[in-house]
Amino acid sequence: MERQLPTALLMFIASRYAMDRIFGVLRQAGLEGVSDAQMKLVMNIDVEGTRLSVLAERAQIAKQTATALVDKLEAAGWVERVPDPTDGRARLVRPTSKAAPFEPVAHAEERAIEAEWEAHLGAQRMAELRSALESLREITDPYL
Amino acid sequence: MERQLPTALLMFIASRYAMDRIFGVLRQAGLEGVSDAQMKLVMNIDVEGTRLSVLAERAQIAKQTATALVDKLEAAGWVERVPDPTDGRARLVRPTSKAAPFEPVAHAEERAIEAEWEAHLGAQRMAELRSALESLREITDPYL
DNA sequence: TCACATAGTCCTACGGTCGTACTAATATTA
DNA sequence: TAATATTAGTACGACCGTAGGACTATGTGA
Repeated sequence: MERQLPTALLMFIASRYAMDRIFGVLRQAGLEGVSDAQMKLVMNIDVEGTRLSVLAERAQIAKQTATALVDKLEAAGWVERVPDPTDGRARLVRPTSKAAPFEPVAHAEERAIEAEWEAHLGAQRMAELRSALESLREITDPYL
Repeated sequence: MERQLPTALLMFIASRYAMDRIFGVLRQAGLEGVSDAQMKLVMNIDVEGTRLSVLAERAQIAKQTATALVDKLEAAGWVERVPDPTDGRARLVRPTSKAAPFEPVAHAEERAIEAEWEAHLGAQRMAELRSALESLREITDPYL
């Protein structure tokens, strides 16, 4: 008999599974040398580019940490820093054309996982799960 | 309008929130000098003690990493290593009496979070959420 | 103008992580 | 029983992630 796990831990288990799978297919697709921390940061970049401080906030890490991660990603050619036209102090971190092919790969795996979960739970329970999680986000997401 | 976040990311957000809160109250209660990584490891220790390799597997880290974390926890007096009576090679990692008072603190906060979530969602949706997560665990938990 | 806030970086220190290699104890099998 | 393989845990070393403090450059507002 299994002990009753906290709801938050159950969420953690499932989310870790999904991230491991997505990072796995990205590496198989050729994204080698990119660490998990770097991937998590990249996931927060918008297509038009995102400021470093915003990335740091979204990933819940210090600006210095984000700087270090972006340094490595930039050296490897996955992202580039361009001036922010709206603020001379800021720069936008943007994925390069070298990184572009991996975005659909990540999204496809993401959809595949959701499809498997829906197949396991049924459409109705999956929809309720999503709805409940979105509702919980209102009281748990620090950027909302 | 917010972009549609993946289900797994929604889970990650909520679970991170819960962990941050639990670790926060533990530190306020006097658990200082214990890092997040150390806390995550301690959370996996059973009351009667747990083998290091089991801890490593549960936390999804290498044995050497677990050794290093337990070393620090032991040096600080939070856990102790005792021989495993059933296997001369193994040792059981066990919380010390110094650590005991913090267990109820963690559980109380855990219950408080779940109560808040239930208040936000309603009893029925919360129950459905738990049920769906437990079901997903069957296909996402590497130790099940 | 001048004080202040903000974006990002540099330097430095430390903790977490794991590959490789090892010892000690147990399990297996000839 | 003796030889072999497996397993639990550790030691060492290299690297990454992380953040505190201090700094430069730019923007903001009285």
